[in-house]
Amino acid sequence: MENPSEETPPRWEGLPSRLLGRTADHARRLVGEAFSSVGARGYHYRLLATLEEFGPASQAALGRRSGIHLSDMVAAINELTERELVERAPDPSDRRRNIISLTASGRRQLRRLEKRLAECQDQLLAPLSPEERQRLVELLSRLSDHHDRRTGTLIEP
Amino acid sequence: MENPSEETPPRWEGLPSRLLGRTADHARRLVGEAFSSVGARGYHYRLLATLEEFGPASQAALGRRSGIHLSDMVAAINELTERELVERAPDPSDRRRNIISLTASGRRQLRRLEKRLAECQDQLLAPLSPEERQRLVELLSRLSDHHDRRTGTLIEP
DNA sequence: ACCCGAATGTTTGAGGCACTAACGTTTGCC
DNA sequence: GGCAAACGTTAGTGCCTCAAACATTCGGGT
Repeated sequence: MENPSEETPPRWEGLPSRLLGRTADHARRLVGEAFSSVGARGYHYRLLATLEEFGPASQAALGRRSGIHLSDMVAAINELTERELVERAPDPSDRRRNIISLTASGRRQLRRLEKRLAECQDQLLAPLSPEERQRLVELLSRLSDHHDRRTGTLIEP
Repeated sequence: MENPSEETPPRWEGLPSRLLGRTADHARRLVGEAFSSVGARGYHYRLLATLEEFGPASQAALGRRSGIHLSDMVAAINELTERELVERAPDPSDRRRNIISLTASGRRQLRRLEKRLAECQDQLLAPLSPEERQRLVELLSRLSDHHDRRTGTLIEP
């Protein structure tokens, strides 16, 4: 959205959904650029971080934990194995499964991404005071949680 | 992101950029469903609303005002003309231009979309009190503006 | 011991939004 | 008159999310 700004912005720019979208796009761009400067993208960070936090896991489990669709796991894991940030090994006790685990350079890459990501948070929230940042996070958490509950976990018989 | 929720969420879910992304995705989904139930999508609403607010305009001007990339105008306008919500007429005084204008049913569709959109804002902000909603909007506006200024309007010689 | 349902990994495809690059036409200004 | 700029158009990329179909494998119940 590289709007060369001409005249006054339309009314609908003030709608919460729109503000949320615009701000999220800014954040996505910041993070996207930071990640792509080291050959990564959002999914890569999520997977590496989830692997480090929970340890090796099957692709399906990893996908559930990191909120990535099963269909997108294959490509993402392929990209990570190409870069040797992750290893894909068959599970001897269950031949359906691949066990994904972090490599040493995967862990190093994760450190890099975390660093870049932290810098992004600061750029993103630059205009806000510490208290304001905290309040924003709190409000967003409430919204996010609320809508998670009414979509995510609905596994009825 | 239809995460069937398994175990505890990863740490990175609490990062501002991520919360923003998740919440924006929820909002996008809400609005997307509301719009698609009447055969529209985000670009359509933006264009119709901008047309009503500023009047007929060329595709380029319309694109700048609505924040839609020139390259995406063609398809979007095509979709709107197919549905007869908009008219594309050559500008007699400048043969490069098409003048886009709202039709009567375009205006009716806009009313529908606005109604649905308002309902979405309410669902989106459901867990927040009126004061909290206002504070959220204020914080997001500050962030959005700040990042607009440092990307959007940089047209140097 | 067997069968059937469930889980797993995979491929293919889709959609929305944003953006880049290239091209031919037309304008407007110098 | 010539040249830069604007306009519309096409084609293609990227990211993130999701749906549908498939073959393999596991596991629980009978």
